[in-house]
Amino acid sequence: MEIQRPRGTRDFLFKEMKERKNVESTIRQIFEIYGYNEIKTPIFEELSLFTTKSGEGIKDQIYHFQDKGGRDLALRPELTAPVARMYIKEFQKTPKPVKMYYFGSCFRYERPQKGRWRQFWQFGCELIGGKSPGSEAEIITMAAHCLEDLGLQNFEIHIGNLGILRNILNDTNISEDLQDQIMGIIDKGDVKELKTFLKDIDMDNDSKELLQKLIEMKGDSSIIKNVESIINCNKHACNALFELEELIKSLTAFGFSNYVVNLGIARGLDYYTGTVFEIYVPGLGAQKQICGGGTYNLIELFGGENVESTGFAFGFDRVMDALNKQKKSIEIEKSVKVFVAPIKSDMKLKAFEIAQKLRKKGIPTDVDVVGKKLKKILSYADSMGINYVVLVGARDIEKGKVTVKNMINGEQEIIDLENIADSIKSKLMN
RNA sequence: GCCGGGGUGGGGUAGGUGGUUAUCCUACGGGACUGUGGAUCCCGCGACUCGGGUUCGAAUCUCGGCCCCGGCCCCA
Repeated sequence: MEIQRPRGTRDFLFKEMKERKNVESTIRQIFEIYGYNEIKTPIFEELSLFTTKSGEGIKDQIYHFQDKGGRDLALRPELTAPVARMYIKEFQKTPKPVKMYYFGSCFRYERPQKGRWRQFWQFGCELIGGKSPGSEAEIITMAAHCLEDLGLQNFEIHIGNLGILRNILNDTNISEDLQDQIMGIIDKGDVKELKTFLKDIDMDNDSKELLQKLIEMKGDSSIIKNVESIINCNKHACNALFELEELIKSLTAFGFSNYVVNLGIARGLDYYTGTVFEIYVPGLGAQKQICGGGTYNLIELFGGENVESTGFAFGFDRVMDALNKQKKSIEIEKSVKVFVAPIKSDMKLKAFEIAQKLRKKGIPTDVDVVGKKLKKILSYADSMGINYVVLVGARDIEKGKVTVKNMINGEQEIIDLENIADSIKSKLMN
């Protein structure tokens, strides 16, 4: 019986793996340019780390188990909680802000569909202990920088601030439960549903109207002025709006302007405190969101000091989907460029010798180790995209020479064995 | 968790009113050729997703599982 791959998981073959590595290293480079350092946390954690953050209900959506010592453990479904946990133990007494990034796989027990897997990768960062419009602006700019360098087209960065909605809702004296429900509807962006929902709720009409207007507030920075005039009755909401204004000034200074102000972003989670942002790529269906982030207070929830953290995470697999959809192919380099082939089997050992000489000089080289015939070797080299084949034959070797065949145009050249590495290196340069 | 469409050699297809499945390309193995041979030609290899049911007989009909694709719910 054939053993299958677990549901919702993937094998990555050579080509795909190279593309993923390319994208990974691009993002990594940008993060480091902005002063972030990489960290890595375990694949599994105590189950309570995640239930504390997201509630007992989360158990339905994660892989959890007991180990042989009876500990309740879980495969991590995300990375912000592990990072917060690590911060409390390792970084509380480190000069602030602490800037870190991570890349790793996470696991969720959900029904797989397009852009959603049971094992998936997140590439994210945190700036801990330095909440300010400036750090938020820097982080958003960095996210955009990554996507630009990857050559992604048409991505939309939506920026909002939860403080505005939260404060308006707080002033209406409705229950927290109701507030959460309303936030959920607003996050969906469903104007009609919001209208119907508000109808049956005991709330003053001014606030109802305000909420309905805000959900549709979307556009460039000029809409802030409009919002200001709408909410002038609410002091706390105005403070949040001021934060947003400051953020936009900083973004301008960082030279980033390609954003959408969107006050309908709600990211229903309690621990988000102010600025939130999401990045969408049109054409990816229901999974169009490739990145989410904002400022939140998670550290205190886990028993640390009251320190706020700003961060975001790319859904790495969705970034790959978006790139693949837009580009015909992501540039990848063939790793092996030279193949050493004995013309007859009597030259087999000589071929090993020559191949190793090239490898020691840093030239990516393959050699026939299985005893294939020349015809097969050439065909194999051709299919592998090899640039040059070194033909090792007794006649040439007697004179201290080998034949180098250019696989693209078929031209051949007899060169000295003595300085073969240099000759091939200079050929590869051209 | 819910709804719909699927699963045929390693990859790509046809067949579907039950009766030895088949085909082309490709991949793989072997051969002709053996110091210019990446070509060509020949030979070979290899599959009906799994399990139960109906039947003399199931790739085909039926039920269930697994997996894939799309959508809903959800998305920390």
